[in-house]
Amino acid sequence: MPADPVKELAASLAEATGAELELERPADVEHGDYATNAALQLAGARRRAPREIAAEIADTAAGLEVVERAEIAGPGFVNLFLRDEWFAGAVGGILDDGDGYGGGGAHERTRVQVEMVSANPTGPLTVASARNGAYGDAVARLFALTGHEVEREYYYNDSGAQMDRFRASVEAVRRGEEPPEDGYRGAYIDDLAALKGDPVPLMLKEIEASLDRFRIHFDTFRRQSELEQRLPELLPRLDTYEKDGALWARSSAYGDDEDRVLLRSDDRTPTYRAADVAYLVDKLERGFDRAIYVLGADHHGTRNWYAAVARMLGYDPARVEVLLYQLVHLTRGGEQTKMSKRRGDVVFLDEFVNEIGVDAARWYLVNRGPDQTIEVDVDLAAERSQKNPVYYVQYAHARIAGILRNAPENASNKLSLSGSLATEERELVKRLAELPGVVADALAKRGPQAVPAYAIRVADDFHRFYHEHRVLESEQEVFRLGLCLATQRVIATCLELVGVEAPDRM
RNA sequence: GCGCCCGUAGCUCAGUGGACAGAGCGGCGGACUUCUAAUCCGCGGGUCGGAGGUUCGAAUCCUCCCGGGCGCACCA
Repeated sequence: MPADPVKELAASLAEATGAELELERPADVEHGDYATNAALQLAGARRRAPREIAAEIADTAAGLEVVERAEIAGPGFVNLFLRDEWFAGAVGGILDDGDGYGGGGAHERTRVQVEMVSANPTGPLTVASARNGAYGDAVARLFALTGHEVEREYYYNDSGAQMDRFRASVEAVRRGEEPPEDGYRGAYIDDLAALKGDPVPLMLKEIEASLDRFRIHFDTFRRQSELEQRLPELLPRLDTYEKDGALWARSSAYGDDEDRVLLRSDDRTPTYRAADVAYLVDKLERGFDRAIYVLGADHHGTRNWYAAVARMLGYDPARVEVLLYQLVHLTRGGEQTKMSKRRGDVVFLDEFVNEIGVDAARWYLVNRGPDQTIEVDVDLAAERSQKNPVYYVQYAHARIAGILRNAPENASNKLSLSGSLATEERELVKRLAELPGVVADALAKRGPQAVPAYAIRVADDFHRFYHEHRVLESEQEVFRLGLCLATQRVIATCLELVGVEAPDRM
């Protein structure tokens, strides 16, 4: 079972106290290395004074080998001060875990599918799609780290009105004409016109190349035209009715906001919503315990639709999950740029990456919570790239690599101590010990922004330690080398989760 | 009108029940003969949109109000 030094400490305390208890790092060092508010929470249920319960917890804690002393504070907090041996043990545990550190323990392994990006191939990917991918991929990576089996899928519409307009636009240019009024235009249309054949697969190939460069890799692709084949078999299984010549799904009776049209009144062709039905069945039949849709906030109106379809067909709606993220606003020198594929002034993912690089781009796009609209000044992001926090974190990784290049090769996870640990060392260890909690929390909330925020804190603590203490040829060399290795591992894991490289030199 | 999201330092944002609210950028002032100064240290900066309520304790939970964004297609 992967290490979680803090949880282990909490568990040994809970065992003796007979109550669940959580440890947190107090903001003030005067309040110890860790503190618990368990007494305050238990007081009500047990009808006892908080400080009385706190005294019992403190007594138990003081009896633990790794606890130097325990104090009762304020209304009933218990503050723990730990011995150096605990810190050495924590670092050893992290090193024992290797790449798996942060994954936490005892999870049921499930099969998860994350469907993301799924932009229709009518043009290059925009920055909005990039956020979809950066967010979805970060969530996928969190699932993977915690021991789940994850597959990434891209779904696209290869038929229908939009695709017709797209194809017609390219054809028009090939004939030397202007694209139709409601068509697509721009340099990329001209480029596609210069090539032969159906522009849809050509465009899709370009999109794949952009995503590959953006470090997002799909396991599978699904096409709408293919899925629609199954509709004759599936539609009769739904709760439907005829109205105004169209076929409607009675989805409002299954938790959706409204009913949806499945077959159009004019020609009885299937709508996108109908294809959704086939696609959902396709996903669930493939045996995923959880099917995750990553959608832009402009699609929030259909958030309840997918679970409604699952219910209608007798599947457990808990297997279906919709993740929403707010839009991205790009500015250039303060001027808003419009994000429409129809005009020439869009900002594409490739342009974005050209200007600020993959590392900064991915960092920027997961750095904010999904509910927060992102505002990126492209000029500023490119210009200030050296001051971007992503480089601050990468630099810590590179600095450690530098130390390790010069270090003797006597790696052992049993870290002996010579003399007492300094404040910077203890703070850094406690920071590293937070990773399993950060990861678990980020996954539970589907909020990967916690990872880069934490990575900054790790880099912060490391840089401070580095500034104050020498590693090589110091009294504490053995412990400090272990601490450096553990720090490097934690930073590498955080960057990996965000999709950013961890360089050995900068 | 209805629904979802947001409102925290000059700017961009972390922070969903705990002890004096945080970071980056921007401003000012310091620190390199050392394992990388892309670093470190210090200073200044906030009625957490507003008003009530729940709680021992609220930026965080509930209600109302104000402001901004996005939806409310037989487009996807």
